[in-house]
Amino acid sequence: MLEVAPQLLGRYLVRTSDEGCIVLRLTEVEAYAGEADPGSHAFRGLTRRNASMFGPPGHAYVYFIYGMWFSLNLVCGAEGHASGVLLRAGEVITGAGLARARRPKARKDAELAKGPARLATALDVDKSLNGTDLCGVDESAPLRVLTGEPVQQKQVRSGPRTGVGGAGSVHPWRYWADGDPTVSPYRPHQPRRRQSSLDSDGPKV
DNA sequence: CCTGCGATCTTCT
DNA sequence: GAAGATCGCAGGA
Repeated sequence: MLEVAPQLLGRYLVRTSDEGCIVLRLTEVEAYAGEADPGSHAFRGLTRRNASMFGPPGHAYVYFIYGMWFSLNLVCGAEGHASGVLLRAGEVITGAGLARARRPKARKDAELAKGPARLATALDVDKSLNGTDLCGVDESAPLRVLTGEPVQQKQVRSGPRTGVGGAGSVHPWRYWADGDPTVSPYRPHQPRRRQSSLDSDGPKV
């Protein structure tokens, strides 16, 4: 949540699988503050998809979005409170070769995990990791959050959350490391255009 | 460099 | 039926 989110910048996210190991230094995160936050998946209460957000802190909330992509959150609220931090971007410290094999279209190493879905793709994060403990005692867990070299407070910038509109956009709950090339570009909220002309006057023949 | 748009799961109306 | 915590491609400058 809000106290925790900026402190995650600079921490290491370690993904271990039989393919190898990737260490990611977090450079961009977004806080989601539970049932009272209109931008949060938990705003309308518990569903099957967001259930792990209501679980114990330190665990993963992985969700599927836009029919194609996964995104990874760290649950931060006490059990039942549904707060979380979306891990949006990071710098690949080790394992760039493996990350590139999973993201062959990245033009530069800085793009390997530049954005939530890219981060999940580079680290091979999918729903099988939903609800798993990222901070527990099991050091062999496939996904872990570890203490790294923290980003200095004065290097932390904040602003509105990406793609969050309406009442949820008033809070500057996106945090990033100033000047870091792995931070994703900011995109304001834009409702998708209606596809009206296709079926407005009957089925096509 | 930039802009527009298609991909199609999950949830809510 | 519609929108969403997005990305990559096509096309133009």
